[in-house]
Amino acid sequence: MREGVLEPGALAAWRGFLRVHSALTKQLDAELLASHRISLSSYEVLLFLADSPEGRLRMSDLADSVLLSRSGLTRLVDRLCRGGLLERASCEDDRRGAYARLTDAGVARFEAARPTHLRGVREHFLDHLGATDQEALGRAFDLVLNGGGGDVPGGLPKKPLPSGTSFPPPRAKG
Amino acid sequence: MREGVLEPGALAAWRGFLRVHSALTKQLDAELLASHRISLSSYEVLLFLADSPEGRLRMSDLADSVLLSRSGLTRLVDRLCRGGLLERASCEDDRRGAYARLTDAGVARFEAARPTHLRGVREHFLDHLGATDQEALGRAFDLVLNGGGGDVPGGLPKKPLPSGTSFPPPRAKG
DNA sequence: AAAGATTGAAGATTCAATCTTA
DNA sequence: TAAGATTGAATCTTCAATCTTT
Repeated sequence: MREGVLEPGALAAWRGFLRVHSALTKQLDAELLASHRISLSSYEVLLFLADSPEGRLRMSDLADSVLLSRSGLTRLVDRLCRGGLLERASCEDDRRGAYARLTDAGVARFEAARPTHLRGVREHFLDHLGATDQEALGRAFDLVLNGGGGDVPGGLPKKPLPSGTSFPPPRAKG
Repeated sequence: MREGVLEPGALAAWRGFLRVHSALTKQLDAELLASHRISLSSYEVLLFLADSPEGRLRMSDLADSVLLSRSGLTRLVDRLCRGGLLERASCEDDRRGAYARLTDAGVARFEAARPTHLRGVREHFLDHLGATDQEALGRAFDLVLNGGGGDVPGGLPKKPLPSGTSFPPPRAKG
């Protein structure tokens, strides 16, 4: 091994990974758009906010959670504010900071969309795997992210060149 | 189960999948860009062409291979032609069709980039998994794509949602 | 009419530069 | 000086419409 090609098993894992991600995210995005007029990216923003105390997070923390650059998140939050699902709030203790916060409409939209999304994740992904396979995947992804399992000690960089990649996402600062 | 949240194992598999994909593709893209001035998407185009007889493929076949829309591929091939790595050729037997074909420069660029890419895929992904885990992943992804393994018979659609059957009907994007 | 491919217009995401505050 | 956030410009991708050929 280690010449110009991947071994069959390695190739199947790598190409399968790419194909599943593409098909799955397109499908879940389309389902959310069709049923609730919300993209998968937007859903993830609502999800992390809904899981946060008072339904709000600092922009940077939110950007790290949803795997978007800072500027990318700024634009997405702009759109969600325009749509009435979020509002911005200033930070009392650090005036450089800004919060994105769920509105009542945002909470309602999230609650409505959540069953659709969960059904999609189960139907198109989890239900095809036994509990054992799910455990195996979770462990494998953890190894890839945090290092270990093979010849190489370190995992994927937290900021590959500029992107945040740890799971679970770092907690907001008090 | 089956209420409002995923079980821990399922959650780890799903979120891990998203995080690994994001971190991994950003990292591989950055490495190819830095070492060979070529994006991951462009690399994949060169890869599929290099694997084809005479180094050429129909635009549609290429689009399906690299997980891009038809128009998206048209634009990418435009850029690669401008960069001298590809050229277009007409289809003798079906004059609606068009080929994208590797130039000598395209072959050279691909050969130069390939070791970088393979090293990246191994270092950041495969090397963290044992051969057993790689097999497990490959099998799991195959189940997800082609159906099976769980409660649900069908796999992921090749093309997402043609269905206009949704409630409420789509209108604006979130 | 349907299939292969391209184009115009619009949307989403990022980098680099900028502004404000710490 | 650095950190949090936003903006302008550029890039990439897609959808819908279009053109050509079958």
